[in-house]
Amino acid sequence: MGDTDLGLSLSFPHHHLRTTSQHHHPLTSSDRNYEARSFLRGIDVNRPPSASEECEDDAGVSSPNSTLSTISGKRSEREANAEDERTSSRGAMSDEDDGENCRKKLRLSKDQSAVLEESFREHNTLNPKQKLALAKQLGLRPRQVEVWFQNRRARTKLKQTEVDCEFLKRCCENLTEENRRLHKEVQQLRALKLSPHFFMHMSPPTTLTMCPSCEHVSVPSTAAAPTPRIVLGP
DNA sequence: TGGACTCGCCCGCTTACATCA
DNA sequence: GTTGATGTAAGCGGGCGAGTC
Repeated sequence: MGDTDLGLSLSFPHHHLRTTSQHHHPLTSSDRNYEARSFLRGIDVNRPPSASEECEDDAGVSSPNSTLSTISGKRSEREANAEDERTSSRGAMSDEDDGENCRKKLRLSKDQSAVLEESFREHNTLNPKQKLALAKQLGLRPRQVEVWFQNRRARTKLKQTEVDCEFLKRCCENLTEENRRLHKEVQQLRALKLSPHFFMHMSPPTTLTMCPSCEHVSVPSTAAAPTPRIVLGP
């Protein structure tokens, strides 16, 4: 893990805080700290979302009447999500999470993963309906299902890249070997050419002729077929 | 009809955390 | 118990297509 960017990214997204505070909640410094902590601490991926969360996550985000619509769409979506997260996080501050730790219980359960895997095998992208259904089935937020599919696609692509890379590596090795073999063959032919027995073992001149100047071997000019050439290059 | 804007989705990169050797 | 490697959930920025005005 690189530590070089730590100055830019602490344990919570600054952009969310900055933009949301600008556009929605003019928070004091301590307010922002509280928001930042609760934003991370309260998230429990295994906590089944409330019905309102399920709706808000997808449908509520892009309300055309929202003041967020004045911002870029992408940003408004994320900020709304973040706001949603913070709001629900505060509400979800349970006893077990009531500590200084944040982002606990990050892992999905085996059952959840299995269902997601099965769904991914059927189709590696989800339409909104499928996403909502899957989220409801698994007791996750739609955003979590979406993220899981994104990460899963990325893993698949990475694996495929590794496989392709291995294949190309083997191709390269084979070509190198073939190249070495051909070079060796050329050397043998050159040595044969220089030997006095070379012309004695040649076929009669009626089938093949070699131009003494350009070292091309060709069939007689009367033949209709294209002239095969053996070039003994440098 | 073309351009500006918004929205939703995706991808690539990155970080934080969990788990394991 | 500590540590480094690895896996993975999630955040962020940016690109792109579709819809709307």
